[in-house]
Amino acid sequence: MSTLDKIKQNIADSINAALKQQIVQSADLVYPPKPEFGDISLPCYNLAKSFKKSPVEMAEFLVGEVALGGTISGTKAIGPFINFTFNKQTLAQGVLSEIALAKNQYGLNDSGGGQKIMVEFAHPNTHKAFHIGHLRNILTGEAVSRILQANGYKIIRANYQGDIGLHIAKCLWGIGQLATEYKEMVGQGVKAKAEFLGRAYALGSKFYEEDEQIKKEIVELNKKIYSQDKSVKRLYQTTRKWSLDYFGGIYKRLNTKFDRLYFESEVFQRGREVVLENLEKQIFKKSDGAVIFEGEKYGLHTRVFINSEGNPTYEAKDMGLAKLQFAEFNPAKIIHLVGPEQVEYFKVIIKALELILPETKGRERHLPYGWVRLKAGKMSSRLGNVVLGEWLLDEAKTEILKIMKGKRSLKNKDEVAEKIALAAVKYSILKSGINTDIAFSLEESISFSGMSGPYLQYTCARIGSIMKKANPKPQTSSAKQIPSLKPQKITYNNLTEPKENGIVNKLARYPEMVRLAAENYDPSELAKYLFELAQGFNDYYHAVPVLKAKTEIKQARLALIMAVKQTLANGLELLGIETVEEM
RNA sequence: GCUCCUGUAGUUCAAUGGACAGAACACCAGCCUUCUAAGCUGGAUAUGCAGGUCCGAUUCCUGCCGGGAGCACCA
Repeated sequence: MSTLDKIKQNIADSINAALKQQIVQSADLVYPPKPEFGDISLPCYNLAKSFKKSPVEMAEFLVGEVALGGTISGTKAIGPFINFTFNKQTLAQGVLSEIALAKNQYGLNDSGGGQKIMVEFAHPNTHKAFHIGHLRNILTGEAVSRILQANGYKIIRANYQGDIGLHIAKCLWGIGQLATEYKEMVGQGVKAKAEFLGRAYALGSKFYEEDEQIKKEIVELNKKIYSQDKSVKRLYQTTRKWSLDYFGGIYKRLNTKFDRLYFESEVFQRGREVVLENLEKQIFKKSDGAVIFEGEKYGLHTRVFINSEGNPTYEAKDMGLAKLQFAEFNPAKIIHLVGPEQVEYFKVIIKALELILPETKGRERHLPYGWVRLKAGKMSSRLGNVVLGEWLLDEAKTEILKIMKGKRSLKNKDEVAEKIALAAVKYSILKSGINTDIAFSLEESISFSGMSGPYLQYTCARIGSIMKKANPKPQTSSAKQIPSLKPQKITYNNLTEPKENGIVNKLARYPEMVRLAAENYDPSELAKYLFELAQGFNDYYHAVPVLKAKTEIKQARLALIMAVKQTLANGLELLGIETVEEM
């Protein structure tokens, strides 16, 4: 239990004691909109009903009944709310020593109890462009994984990549048209190869839609790919590797590692078999030469699982995938991070899966994440009109190097610029609600001011700078850990500034934010929280000197700002963002 | 046509049915002999429209208007 949890429990207990019944839960307590109101409040609407009073009367009544002392230093009724003021010293003592002792473990909890959750994300298709939509998927998937991990779940990171299907045929057909260029590509780097594949795909796609004859050719080619025909096998394998090598580089740059890479090519056969086996059991049925699942029976819609060519569609492949995933890992839950356009699709396949493999019931979940749209026009890898994921990272880095030119000189400039660039892009994406569409703008994605990744890094760097200049220097047990002072040596009643109380309150809420982010499968809550914490510190920084204060006060303030740095670093870690010591 | 999602300052985004709807960007005016000015302070503007439920609605319900997506052999 965190310090704040304990205090909230105390308050709930005090209220229940005053009312002589167990009626208020600590979860009923809310945070007041203004610090003058108090530190935590209880809305009295529901209580009022039970006690047949008006909410305002109820709040006033409670003020007279609840005993002060311990963690509560004051109560105050404002309208229908009863507001509690914490004993500042108790809170500061509790929170700051908790952080100093827990260090990078601060905020973690064990509510997951070691349950296995597979988070399936990224899933780019080979032979197609890697655009900012994929970037959002990976950043979100990685953050969700880290957040769940912080809540005591054991995470299996899976990535399901489409390396078979019509899009490959389109690309390979396109390569046939660009034969000369293809030969030149062989000696080129992974990036150039990936770009070339993107172009070939767009070309094939265009002709597929515009020319009936070519459409037929591509369909034929697709059959050959499925049957591993000698005429295409080599080209297929070579280009598939180009894509995968390229993706591998991006995962590394984004600091994501997968425990298991799944491929459509390894599940399509199994998927087809699973569907055919269940055809007899009447879960599926034949219709116009295809094998379909009639979703209407369950309030859903019909989908084709095996097409009239006999090839499994995405639906059947997903059956094969699920079977494999449960067989290999037997996770308590599988979360598929996939776009919102597939909400209805997933309802159908989860239902079908439930009938085929009853043990999967309630364990499959589609987690939709919002689109990244271009402000000007739509983005489509089909039309070759895309913002490439890596281009954005490079662009951000270039901009940062420009800014750094006029600033302090750093030895490891390039390394720092890369970290800041990643922070800018990651934060700008993660701060939006997981299911909110993002209207992409270059300026905002690489924003270095305001609610941004670099702002948070800057805050940490500032604190680090104060710590370096502090005398005596705070102790650190290992190079990796953020230094801290021995909590028992600090007198916390030296923290009397209102801004300090605000920061302590904020710090106390961090464990709650970690919990909330996991419950909602949404990193944006945490991203917002970290910004507010940083904002609180920067305000404080300008108003209250740390190093110029008298020794005892200085110690307390140092303890406070180190706790801020630690908490920011912990939270950023969960978002997959690294801090920097200097910038 | 049917189904799902969505509509909040100029822009991009917030707000478990609760206190005065919050930030950021942009714009204007200030702040570096003082711990990193990638910072801080001050300043204007918003819930698409019409009803309903509720002590209370941005949030829930209905209708209308606008935007997006899905709806049999793509992924």
